[in-house]
Amino acid sequence: MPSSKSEPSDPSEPPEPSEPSEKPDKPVPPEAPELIWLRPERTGRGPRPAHSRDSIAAAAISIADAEGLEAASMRRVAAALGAGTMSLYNYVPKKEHLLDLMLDAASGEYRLPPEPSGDVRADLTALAHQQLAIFRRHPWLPALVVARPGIGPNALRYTDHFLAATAPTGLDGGARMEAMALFNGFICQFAQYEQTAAAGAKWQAELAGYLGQAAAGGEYPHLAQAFATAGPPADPDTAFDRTLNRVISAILAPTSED
Amino acid sequence: MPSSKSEPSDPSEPPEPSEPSEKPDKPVPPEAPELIWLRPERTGRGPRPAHSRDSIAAAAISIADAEGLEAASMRRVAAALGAGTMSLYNYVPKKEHLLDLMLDAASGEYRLPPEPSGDVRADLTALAHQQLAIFRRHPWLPALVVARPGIGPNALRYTDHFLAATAPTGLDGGARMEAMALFNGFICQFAQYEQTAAAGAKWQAELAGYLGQAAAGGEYPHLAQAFATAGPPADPDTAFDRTLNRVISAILAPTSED
DNA sequence: CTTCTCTAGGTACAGCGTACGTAGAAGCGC
DNA sequence: GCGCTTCTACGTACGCTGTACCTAGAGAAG
Repeated sequence: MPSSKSEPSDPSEPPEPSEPSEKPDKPVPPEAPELIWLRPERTGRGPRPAHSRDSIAAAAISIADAEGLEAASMRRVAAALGAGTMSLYNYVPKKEHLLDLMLDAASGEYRLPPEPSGDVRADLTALAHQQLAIFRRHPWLPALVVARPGIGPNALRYTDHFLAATAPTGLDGGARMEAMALFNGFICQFAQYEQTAAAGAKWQAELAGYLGQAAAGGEYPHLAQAFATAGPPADPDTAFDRTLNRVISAILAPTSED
Repeated sequence: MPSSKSEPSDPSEPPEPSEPSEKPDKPVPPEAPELIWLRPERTGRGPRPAHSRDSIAAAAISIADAEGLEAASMRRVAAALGAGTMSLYNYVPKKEHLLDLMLDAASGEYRLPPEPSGDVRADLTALAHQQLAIFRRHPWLPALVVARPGIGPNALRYTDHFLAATAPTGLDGGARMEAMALFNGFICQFAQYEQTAAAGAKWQAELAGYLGQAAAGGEYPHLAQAFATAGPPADPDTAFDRTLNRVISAILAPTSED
């Protein structure tokens, strides 16, 4: 989100008190890191927290799984934990960070082998299947994955595994990161398409009707022809594997300058 | 959005009054279509509407461009049009539909040739560059594209063009639609990555610090190595073209069974 | 003209994220 | 031990959101 919310151009951070003992009347929380993974979960001073990041993420995830991402509000999550709403803000300074926690907790569901097999295509195929399964389990996840970078211990473990698995390609680090983005983008897109497709027969029927009428209208001739040419709807897993193979081939292709 | 908001399982549509003159005390709006493109913009009875879908979309887009997608609230858009908040609901029965309007209006920015050139790679490259330019102009767009199917006259024109441009591949309609999803998914992912990268030096610095410390920790060895192996950050357009070439190759590859 | 349908818009409500302030518990320096 | 500091817990309140519902009134159809 680059321009979103128009953050007041960073209020020119307070001039960094070089001598913290200089004036004790400014308690100075000078730079609480924006990234939640940079804040320690526990500082060791006051009473021990009643909840952990894991349990918070788990509560939020179970709400989102059951009722959708927008049901996982601060109030709902806090209530699920048996805490007051504002207590949650001791753990999660902003809602955004709750999403980060959820994202990373879900990324913890991967079962990654300690070392890749050396067969890039096989490793990536297995990884993609796991990812799709996780996305199907948590329909709100793809939207988060495309929206946020996804840092955090578990996401880094995934990244590390992907980099290891693609090491035999001989691509440099940057190219393999780009390949990962492509790989992820495809899987997210597929999972989200699958969701809207499953969203309801009524909507689906309306869509078909609209497309049919649009196609029949004479505009969109190639769309009409594609509908005519298309075979049976094809089972989702088959379609997934078909395009996945293309994606992996694209990653494996030497430089594809053609 | 499959489970989100738990729509009350479709209230089993009222039994379709076969004789509309039978009982005039039920004015019966029996099935207002959910899809906004299925509703006529103008029915021709009462006073003429003061606004058009185009002007509404334009107002919303200019707000979203300037202040982010979440600034384009019903109130803000209505105010920008000089209308009362609730008047907007005569044009756009739900906020969701406003997003559809914005999405399609933005899709109207493509300048598509009447016929593709026949050179698939060239046509797709040109299309991708246009798409990236549009995404850069409207930072909120990629999120909408991945989230919603994107039907609507202009989006269909895009789809039709893509299908026409990929006709020489010999792929059937379904496969070309999947190819389009892959193509779109990559471009959206790239545009969104680019945005978070541009989001601010502070955040970027924190991220680098965190990644560095994570890499140095000894976990994530491949990540650390990738950072070491990676060359200079590489200009975004170059990176885009590099992966775009891979994507196009994946689409062009005969069946990529390997 | 009457009638019906459409538009415009105000009011109101539930729910959201969260700023702020208070009360009390737990660790540290003396 | 004491007190200081820092943490946690949580209630209240504000401004914002989407939108259900209602009242007027404009204009086409009969």
